[in-house]
Amino acid sequence: MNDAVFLALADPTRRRLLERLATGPRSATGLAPRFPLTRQAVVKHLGTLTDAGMVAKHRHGREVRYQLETAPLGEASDWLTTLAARWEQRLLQLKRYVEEEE
Amino acid sequence: MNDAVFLALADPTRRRLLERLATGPRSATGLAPRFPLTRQAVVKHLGTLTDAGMVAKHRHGREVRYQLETAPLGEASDWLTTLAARWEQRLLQLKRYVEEEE
DNA sequence: TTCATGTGCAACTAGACAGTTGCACATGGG
DNA sequence: CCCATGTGCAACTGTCTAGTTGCACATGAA
Repeated sequence: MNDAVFLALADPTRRRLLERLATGPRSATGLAPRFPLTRQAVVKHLGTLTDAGMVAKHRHGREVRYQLETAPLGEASDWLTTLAARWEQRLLQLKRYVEEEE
Repeated sequence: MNDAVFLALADPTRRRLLERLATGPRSATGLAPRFPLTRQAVVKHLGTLTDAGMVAKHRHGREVRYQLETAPLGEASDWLTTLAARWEQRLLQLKRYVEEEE
């Protein structure tokens, strides 16, 4: 699994940014007032999200709009469910084994 | 969403620990040799995983076995898919709107 | 062209975190 | 009982990262 994705998701501010972007593309300057941060800090967070492939930059006149990219989210989600599934299946086999013994 | 879960998932070593634990419960001492780390470092990682509720400790004689707990994994996965779904739906509505214009 | 608005880059600081070492405590088998 | 094995706690270090400030550059409208 891609390190950058989970690393980017670790920060609560970045997760809030993703939630905000899920409602539509925004510029860093447009995003910043909603957060107790400087624009620069927001830009940095958007940078790491971009590097992780979860956000795409699109120049629009003199402003840059950041747009959500869902592919990495899906991959991360898959990794989690697969992991859980492996363990659940093992539990199931164990249960079957125990029942067989009786 | 619970901060601790995504924070715990951010570290690649911890993700590898989870993968290992998905194949069955292990003790810290049993886990350590598979990693380029001291037992103490592994214990620390297991500690943060435990705090995040992704792992449960069970004393077994004189050793402590760590067991995978899937609930937080499911919640994290849900958060991701919901986020992606919101954005996808917005795209869909936008597409419909454009098609209506024609 | 001129100015307001938006963006980009760089240096600096404080705090968090991974990993280590060292040692003390607990427990089960011979 | 005695010792090997496993665990728990604490202090210390280096590194990474979030956030800030300050300033320079770009661009669109009047």
